[in-house]
Amino acid sequence: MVRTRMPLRIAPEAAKPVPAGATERIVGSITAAIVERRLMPGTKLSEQKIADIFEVSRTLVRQALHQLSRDRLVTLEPARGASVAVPSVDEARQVFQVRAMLEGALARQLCARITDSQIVELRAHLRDEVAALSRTDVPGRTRLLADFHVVLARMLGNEVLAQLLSDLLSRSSLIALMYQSSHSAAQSQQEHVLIVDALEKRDARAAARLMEHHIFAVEHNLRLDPHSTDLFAALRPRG
Amino acid sequence: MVRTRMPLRIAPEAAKPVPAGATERIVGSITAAIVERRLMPGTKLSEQKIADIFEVSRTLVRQALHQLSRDRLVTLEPARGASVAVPSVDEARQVFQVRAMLEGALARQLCARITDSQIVELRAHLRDEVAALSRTDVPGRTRLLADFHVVLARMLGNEVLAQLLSDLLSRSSLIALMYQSSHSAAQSQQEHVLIVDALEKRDARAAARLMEHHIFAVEHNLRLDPHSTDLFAALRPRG
DNA sequence: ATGGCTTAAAGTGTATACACTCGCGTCCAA
DNA sequence: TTGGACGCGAGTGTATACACTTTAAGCCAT
Repeated sequence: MVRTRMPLRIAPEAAKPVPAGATERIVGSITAAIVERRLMPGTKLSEQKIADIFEVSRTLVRQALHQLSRDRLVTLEPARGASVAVPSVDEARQVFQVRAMLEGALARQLCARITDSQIVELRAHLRDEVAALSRTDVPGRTRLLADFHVVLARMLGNEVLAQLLSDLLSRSSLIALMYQSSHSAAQSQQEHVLIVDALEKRDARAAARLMEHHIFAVEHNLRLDPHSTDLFAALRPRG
Repeated sequence: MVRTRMPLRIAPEAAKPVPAGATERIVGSITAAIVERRLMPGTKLSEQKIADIFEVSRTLVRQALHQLSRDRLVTLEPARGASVAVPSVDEARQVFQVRAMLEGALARQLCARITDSQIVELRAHLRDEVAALSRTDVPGRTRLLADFHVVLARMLGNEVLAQLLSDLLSRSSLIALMYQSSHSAAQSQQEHVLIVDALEKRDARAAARLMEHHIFAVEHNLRLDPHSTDLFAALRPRG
């Protein structure tokens, strides 16, 4: 691609959320595409094609793909290139186990320090979830249901935890779409309500228990039995 | 650097532990250098200098530095390059809080499923720790004391957890050396013994409590009071 | 027809070249 | 002497070039 360089803005950042690094933009776009089910697991991600789409060189695309591989959203095979990750059943179980451990503790700790205004904020979030459900806005509801967990982490004032959880939730989304969760979004939303109720009552034990149940409910509604898995792995087409 | 290409082995991998990716080798070396205190926080990491040292191009060095920045071991400032991370006090507290949450749950779960042979394995690890202590082998003992926690994660059979914990431990090492922990290695080792004792008795409550206390003990022995911190940040020389 | 060898096309891995920014020293003017 | 503008050097950001590997198609021999 031979094109004259853009004026390269010196002006302060525009209103856009991510005008910053070009690499970040690519990472964000691909992440969104995966989580919103526009890129199925196993899909090959050719560097040149992506470079053409974003109108950048392969260099930036490579950087983006490497970052994504650290998030385990894409798999990098030496000399074979990148493809959307195909999480194994074991990995799925492990991710949910870690989430249960982390978020159970999160719920417990949060009871001790959550403020009334934060409860109000959570109620607002729950309303947004319901709205997205009624609009059958699939990408939006997926994002909101995941954000609920990140919001809780932020309320602990722990950015490290929020970041960690954010990564785990991306992986969870990928797993959920791979193994066709039968756990309806509506059920998730109702479980979120119960969790907030417990938080409001500052009932640490109940909050932790509900959170762990919520996560296990999602996990147990995945089709993680060996049979379907083997079929999927065996028959998965390369393209 | 202009040098003729090496024959580029086609033969199977040699005995070396990491002949794989050249990038991985650089990441590993820099990580080790940071954790073993040969690179102090704030040290500038010039791409060209590193490239010369490893005899590769800047391309690979850049990849390595990007990976390291995701582990939060190095900081990347736009157009300013990379430097060894200088974790803030807040970040330090958050890392230890997350570790307490994660490892408390880990200890609890482990009590339910740990086998006798795993206990034996842990005892062996404890012996190695003692040996490193008596030899005053600083890098070795640092690594072993951290590995203890990763070994526990592996015993749960959860590679995701082990990986997460491994990252957090690297960051902990950096924090510990920055804020000059007065928590002696010997004390850590003794606390490890207590934890294994509790695991052997399958006393989940005690194991979790001891683990959380162990982590908080390390944290509280850091010089995290605002005074010394401000001084450090303010006076930190650039070189 | 089929299996294996040859070879071309496509794509990844690494290095290098070029464009741009930042920091610092220098020089001039007040 | 001091403040500021200029310019140079060092170093990062991105693109492109080249080397190597894989994949797959084509061809020949069986």
